[in-house]
Amino acid sequence: MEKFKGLDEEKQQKILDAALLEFAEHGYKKASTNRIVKEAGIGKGMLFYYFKSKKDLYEFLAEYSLDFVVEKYFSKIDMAESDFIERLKHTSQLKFEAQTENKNVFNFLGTFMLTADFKLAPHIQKKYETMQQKGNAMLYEDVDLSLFRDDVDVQKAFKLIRWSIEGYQNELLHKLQGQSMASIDFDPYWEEFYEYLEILKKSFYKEGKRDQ
Amino acid sequence: MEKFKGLDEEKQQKILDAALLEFAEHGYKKASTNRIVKEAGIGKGMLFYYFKSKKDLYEFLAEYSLDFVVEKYFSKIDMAESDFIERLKHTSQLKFEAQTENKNVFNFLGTFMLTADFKLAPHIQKKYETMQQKGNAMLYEDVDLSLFRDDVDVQKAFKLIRWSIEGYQNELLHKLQGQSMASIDFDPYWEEFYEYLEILKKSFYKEGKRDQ
DNA sequence: ATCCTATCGACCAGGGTGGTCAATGATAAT
DNA sequence: ATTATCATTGACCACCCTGGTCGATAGGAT
Repeated sequence: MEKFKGLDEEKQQKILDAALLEFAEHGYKKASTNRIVKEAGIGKGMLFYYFKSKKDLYEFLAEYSLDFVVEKYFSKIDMAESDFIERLKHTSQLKFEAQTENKNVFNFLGTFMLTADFKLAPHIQKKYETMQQKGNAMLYEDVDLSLFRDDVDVQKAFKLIRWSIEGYQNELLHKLQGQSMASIDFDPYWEEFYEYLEILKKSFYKEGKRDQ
Repeated sequence: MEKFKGLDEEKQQKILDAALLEFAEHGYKKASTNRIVKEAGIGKGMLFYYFKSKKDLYEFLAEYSLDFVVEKYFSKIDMAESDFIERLKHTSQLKFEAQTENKNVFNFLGTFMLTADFKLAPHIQKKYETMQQKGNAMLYEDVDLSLFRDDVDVQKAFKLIRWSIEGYQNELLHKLQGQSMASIDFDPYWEEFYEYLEILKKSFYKEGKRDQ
């Protein structure tokens, strides 16, 4: 594993990408080290020279991915923004940027824990749990509740707004499926997204508070 | 395949359940006929006595599932209900009932088409497409648009409401993961669901139209 | 010339694959 | 009682893929 970290950045990334993709698509058990080395363009032996086993590789990827998400996404969330929807708005942008920088990390983390049929090293397990916990807190902490209508349960409004945003993102993902990220002009989609956010404000915020 | 249809209902269902589950969990290619026969409690030979090949079995399941969903779900949707949210409400109940009757069909259809690495028989392909198309139309046709606020795009409101409902259902599914369906008292969850629907009405419908 | 390290891919035993088929049991027809 | 038909089984097949090993290299440094 120290051997792996001595590689040039580019080769490291190619191997990580291949492995993340393979695990994301097939889960831990059915992922194939043969496909990984082929995709990464290295000899079979090297993978087990860098990582002592498939499980070792998997745990390395887990820790790598968790660190990546914390550094490139979580740490950048602006907790000073007290408008819930505005916070989600710029959070979505951060997530998009992080995803553009390394798509596979997010795919991997999506299936991670669901497909690992062994117990992860405790420090990784813990890292994962605290990440989930903190991530949730960062969305809801210090939100200005006075913006919300008085006649709806704010906790429920939170959830409805999040589900709406996730729904939009999923639909967009599905619609753009197959196209290469680089070839897409995302501006119109961001515009559309903002329109949805405006509707959410109209719907869940007090009348007087709607336009800043 | 005519051989299969001559079986007693119970045995048929056991085989179908085993197969649907296996394909839903592993996709077409990585699904194992060995696991299917073990789960179904029949000898290996019988599966290929009833269905001439794995592919044959898969296509039978596809058609069976599509027919099931049409008969037990789509055909029961009440198009006379012009209140969009009310229609979604009773549609959710129908879907829940159909899912309770045969959970695996829905899981199978969720992965179906994504994992089949061959081209399906054209009549099945067509059946699938018309189902998707009709299913969508049945949600939006003859909806009373006058219920909605004038200051939001109704099409976008449709989508936000659907995403919200899907979000709730997904969260519930995730929360109840692992518990046996039969052991759960769903009444409180329906109550909670209705509360969310009331909030959606408050948010997306005109002031005057909110309560019945 | 001697080490050290990086790299490859043929190779391994083990396990799983979809599918077949001879054997057997069961049921009905003669 | 005998034969014919059908239902059912699981051992078996050739094949493929698995995670992991290891001897053979090559190249650079000493």
